[in-house]
Amino acid sequence: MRYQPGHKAEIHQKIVKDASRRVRADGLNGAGVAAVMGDTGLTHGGFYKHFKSKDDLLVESLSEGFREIENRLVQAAEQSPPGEDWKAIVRTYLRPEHCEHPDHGCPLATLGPELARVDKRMKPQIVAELVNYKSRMTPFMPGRRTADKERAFFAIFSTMIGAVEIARLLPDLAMREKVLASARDFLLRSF
Amino acid sequence: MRYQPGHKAEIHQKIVKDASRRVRADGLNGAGVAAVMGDTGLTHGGFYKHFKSKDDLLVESLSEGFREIENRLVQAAEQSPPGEDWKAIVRTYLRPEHCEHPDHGCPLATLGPELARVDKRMKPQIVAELVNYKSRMTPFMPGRRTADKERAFFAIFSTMIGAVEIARLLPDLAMREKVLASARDFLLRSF
DNA sequence: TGTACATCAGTGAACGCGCGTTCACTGATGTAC
DNA sequence: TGTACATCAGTGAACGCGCGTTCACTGATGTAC
Repeated sequence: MRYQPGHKAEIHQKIVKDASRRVRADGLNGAGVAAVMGDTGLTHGGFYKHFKSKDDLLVESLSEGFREIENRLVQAAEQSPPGEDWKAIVRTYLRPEHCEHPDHGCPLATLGPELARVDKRMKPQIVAELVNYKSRMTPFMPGRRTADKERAFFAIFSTMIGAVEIARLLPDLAMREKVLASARDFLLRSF
Repeated sequence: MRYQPGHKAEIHQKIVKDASRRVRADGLNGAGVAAVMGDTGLTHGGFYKHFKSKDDLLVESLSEGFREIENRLVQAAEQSPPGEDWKAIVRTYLRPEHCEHPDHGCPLATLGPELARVDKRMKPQIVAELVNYKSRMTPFMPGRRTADKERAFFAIFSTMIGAVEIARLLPDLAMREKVLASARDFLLRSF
């Protein structure tokens, strides 16, 4: 069977999106080639027509995950009056829906420590994602000078990532929301 | 060869400590039975004389990791004047040495999201560790009422865990220390 | 005191399973003549 | 217009490897008689 021009690129993107969900839901080792291809409706054999290796897929799916959350946060910030933009980011990030759906959420909160342990080949690409994340968020951060905004980025995102992670450890929804609320209230009154 | 009475218990504890280091250094999937037994100076075959399963070892080694960091933080807090105790905890947790040595550090910062994905059998024991962590730290947290101290625990530990995780993603020591300093300064001036 | 047997932490080969990767093959469509 | 061949995304069996787990065996020491 011959396919439409552009078909291969579409399938490629679909695999990346499916992998991105699985990686965030189940971790770097949880997104097996066969499982991801199954999600896409294919069999594992065709995988290497699309990717040089599984690590290549991982890198692409991480990129996808970062872009998703960044876009959502940027959108929230841009819809807010200046000075309130960072608050919109905090409120969006610390929403219960974000906590309840890791597979569509921030890769840092879902994979943080695992990303620190990837092998040397992937590392630079991970670092690049983090740097990109920072530069997309920094403009909205509180503070006058760029250095202040950068420090605010680290402080605010540290708190948000940690809060979502801790919340996700808890089996009770009310407790999870309590953790998120503690972090949110803390951040909103501290800058 | 017959061994001294107490020998088996000693070896058991040594395996747990070695596994605790490896789990924190390499993740839940990084501490293989053969590797851990090798660390202890034994071969993999003898493992099941000490543990019912690898999951049992994981639970015990997580406990060990939590106890280590808790003890260190409690000690730091107790050596400080009241009202300054939580600051000692923050300074201790956010020290560069903690960031540079995950294998001796807080399991939450090293394994956070992975712990949220463990299977149902292990989950209650993870939750119990977190609850225990919280109750050992809460007395030192800022705030008048217990509820305030609890909220402070969540906010402060979220920030610290997230900061160590983000720092550990960065390849440059100076950048790592900058992230830790941002979180530390933020916390110390915010309560 | 000496002999036979029981104990039990530790050994190392082997098994089953999952996973990433390879490869010969399929089959519908496009192209050459 | 028709025939032969090339293309290439996708298939499914197979391979190698690592890992958790099992098991028959070892060998030094303790115990029974």
